[in-house]
Amino acid sequence: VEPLSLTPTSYLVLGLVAHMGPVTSYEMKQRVAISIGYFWHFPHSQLYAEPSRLHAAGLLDEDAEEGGRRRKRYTITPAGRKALEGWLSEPTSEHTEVRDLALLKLFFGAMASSGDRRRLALTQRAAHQAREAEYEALRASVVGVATEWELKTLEVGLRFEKVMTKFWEEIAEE
Amino acid sequence: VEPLSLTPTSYLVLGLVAHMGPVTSYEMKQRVAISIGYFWHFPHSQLYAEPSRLHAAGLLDEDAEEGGRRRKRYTITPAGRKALEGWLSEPTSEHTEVRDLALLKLFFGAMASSGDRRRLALTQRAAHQAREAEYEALRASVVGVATEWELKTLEVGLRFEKVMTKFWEEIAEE
DNA sequence: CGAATCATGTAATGGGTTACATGATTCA
DNA sequence: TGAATCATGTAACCCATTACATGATTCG
Repeated sequence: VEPLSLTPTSYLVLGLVAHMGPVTSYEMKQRVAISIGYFWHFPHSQLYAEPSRLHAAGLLDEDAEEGGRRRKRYTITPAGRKALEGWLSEPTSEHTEVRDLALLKLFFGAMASSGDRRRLALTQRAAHQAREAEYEALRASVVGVATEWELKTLEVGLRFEKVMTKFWEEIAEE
Repeated sequence: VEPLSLTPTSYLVLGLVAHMGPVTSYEMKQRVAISIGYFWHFPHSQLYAEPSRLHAAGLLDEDAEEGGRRRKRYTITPAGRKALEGWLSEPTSEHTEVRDLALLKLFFGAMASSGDRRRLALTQRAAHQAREAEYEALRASVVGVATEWELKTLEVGLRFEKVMTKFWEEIAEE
């Protein structure tokens, strides 16, 4: 049981295990894919690797299935719950990272042609609009299942996509 | 001159060198700190390491100062410019990553106390509001110096902060 | 002239990304 | 009963992050 510094991925896994009960990495992967993963991508390999680390640190219990797929199912330990609750109870003022390749390209827009910029803007407008539609569909499908707070998070996604769609539309018109 | 896969950091550096002319890592660091770095953080160590890689790849020229600080000044090569222009001319549909610890906490809000959520929301509202003010000040100070497209990028930041401020305010009221 | 801060890097560690790989299920 | 896809990982490499470190400047 070694101490370790907990990363955002750690807390994601801790939170998922605490919320979902005994789960496998695959189940976490699926959950992430239709929720937080939309705007913060976590590759599935991490959802396999991170629980191992947390288990080594004593924050998760690991229960390996005998026979068949021999998959591993994780449960949170009291120490894990304590770590999670401590983290949840402590507000962050850490700033949001918005990593967007398209914005980086626009930032250097002075070195691109106006045709390039226009194509970029059109592509982005379409992408953000499509994403917005996905969110609407997702919301309709999980309302009643998801927690109030999961829905709030989704709401942020929706508002963000609306803003971005509008922004790129303006750039395209220019 | 080895080939290598170019990361976002690579393009950031290529773009900065192309745009700023012969520059040192420190100068890039300063420029980043008051522009794109606000929403996509690039630690200064990368602005020292990445130019070396790009130089090894033949995309940048490196000119080491004799005596004094012996600092290195970088210039883009024709190959570098070609790589940059190719990248700029190709629209991305890659999706935006929004990495926000506070949203991750809210996502697991069902496991926090209402006091915790409220404190989180208040902290976030203040942080986003402050950031918005910084952007306003920044805009006032660079208008006329920055390119049109750099200002547009800043504009996205402003709109984003407005949305987030409003969002957390609603959560706090709840 | 000493202290603080600016300027300029390097070192080390590990998490994250990308690929690879293979055993179960499903389904046409 | 194959082929496709689902499910479940492991491997390897490297970038990114966090520290550490030290020579210039500035300034009280």
